[in-house]
Amino acid sequence: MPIRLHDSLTRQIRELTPSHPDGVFRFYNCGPTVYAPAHIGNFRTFVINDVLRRLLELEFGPDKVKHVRNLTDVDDRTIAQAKRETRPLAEITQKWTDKFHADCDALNCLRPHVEPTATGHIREQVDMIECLMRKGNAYRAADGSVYFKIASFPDYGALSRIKERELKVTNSAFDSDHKDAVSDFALWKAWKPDEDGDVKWPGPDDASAGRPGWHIECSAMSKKHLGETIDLHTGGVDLLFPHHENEIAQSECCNGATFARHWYHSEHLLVDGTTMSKSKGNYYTLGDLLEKGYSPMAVRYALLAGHPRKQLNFTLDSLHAAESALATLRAHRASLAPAAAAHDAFALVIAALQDDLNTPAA
RNA sequence: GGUGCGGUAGCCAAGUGGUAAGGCCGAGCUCUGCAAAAGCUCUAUUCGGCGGUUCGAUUCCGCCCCGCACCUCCA
Repeated sequence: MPIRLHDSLTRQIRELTPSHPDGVFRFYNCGPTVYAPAHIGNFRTFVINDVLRRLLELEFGPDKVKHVRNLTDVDDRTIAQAKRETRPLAEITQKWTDKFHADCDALNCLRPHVEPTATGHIREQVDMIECLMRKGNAYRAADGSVYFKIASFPDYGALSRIKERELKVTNSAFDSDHKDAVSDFALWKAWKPDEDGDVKWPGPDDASAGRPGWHIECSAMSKKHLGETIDLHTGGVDLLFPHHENEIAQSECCNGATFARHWYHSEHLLVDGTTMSKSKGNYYTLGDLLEKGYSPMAVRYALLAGHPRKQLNFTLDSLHAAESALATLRAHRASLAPAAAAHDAFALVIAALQDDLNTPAA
């Protein structure tokens, strides 16, 4: 039975299929920015993607799925954090990468097959930016930065259905940048000594030294590890715009090929009915919950308790319920363990997952 | 303002054009017993509101109300 999954671009439930002649399903999942501990909202997305990855392997075969998830290890936030601690950027990002891995392991998430870093792919990103400049989709600004020219890509906005004039209305961040149009976004950011410290690389031809913009990293890394066209691209809903919209623009203009055949976005985890934030005091990390005595698998269970494309309200009560439910499930498993592996019930669980990743039913 | 996702029992949460899965909590019972655990049973005449289509709608259509999210670097 094929896997059917909602596609954010067409807004329809469609079957997942590999497109490459080798039969390997190419799966790209936007990863975390490593400057602080990931919170459980982040992990909801990663746990959902873990279920999806396991399901894909069941469908196509363990060696017929290539799962890539990046690590954003250079951007405004990582640089700011390094500056605050007055330590090298690499030290900060390594620390939080290790923490992220430990949390993923605790939550029983499989490691992706490739976990590329932005700093490890500067060359690829620069190549891509130069390609876009050659083709007229990008331009150098007065300060040496490079911007993507949205007007050069007529299909811009197809994923998020946003119109350019709407962007302009709400855009208030038009500061010292030297863009042609306010909605153009940065591909390469020129070095600013007082903000960036020693973080800089040689830029694209004709541009200043500096660092890549956020969006280009996923375009460059997915191209390197999965090719010009990938079968499935996933992430949280918040990435739909502008991140994924921009990825499409960059990749399709540079490669002249469809970027992703299928898009999937998981909804946010809410805490106490609203989105998580440090200022609201409703910000949980896995460590916070373990300190309260909850088990990692109960957290995983709680994160999967709602439909992935529906906002899920997380509370300590729900975690408590997860812990109890899990105990009951374990008791059942213990009572019928040996013979149950091939049981019909298991097939029902898989069927529910194949139907648009319906984890609650499963 | 624009764009999405939702509103189902005390709480969390599936689902279907033919009369509401499951989990948590709670209650009762059984068996142990100091207690706990475990097992069994019960817990929405009703699916945000109002119209419409229909033999029949929670499920389809329209309008309205409410919540949440995104709208330049947040999974």
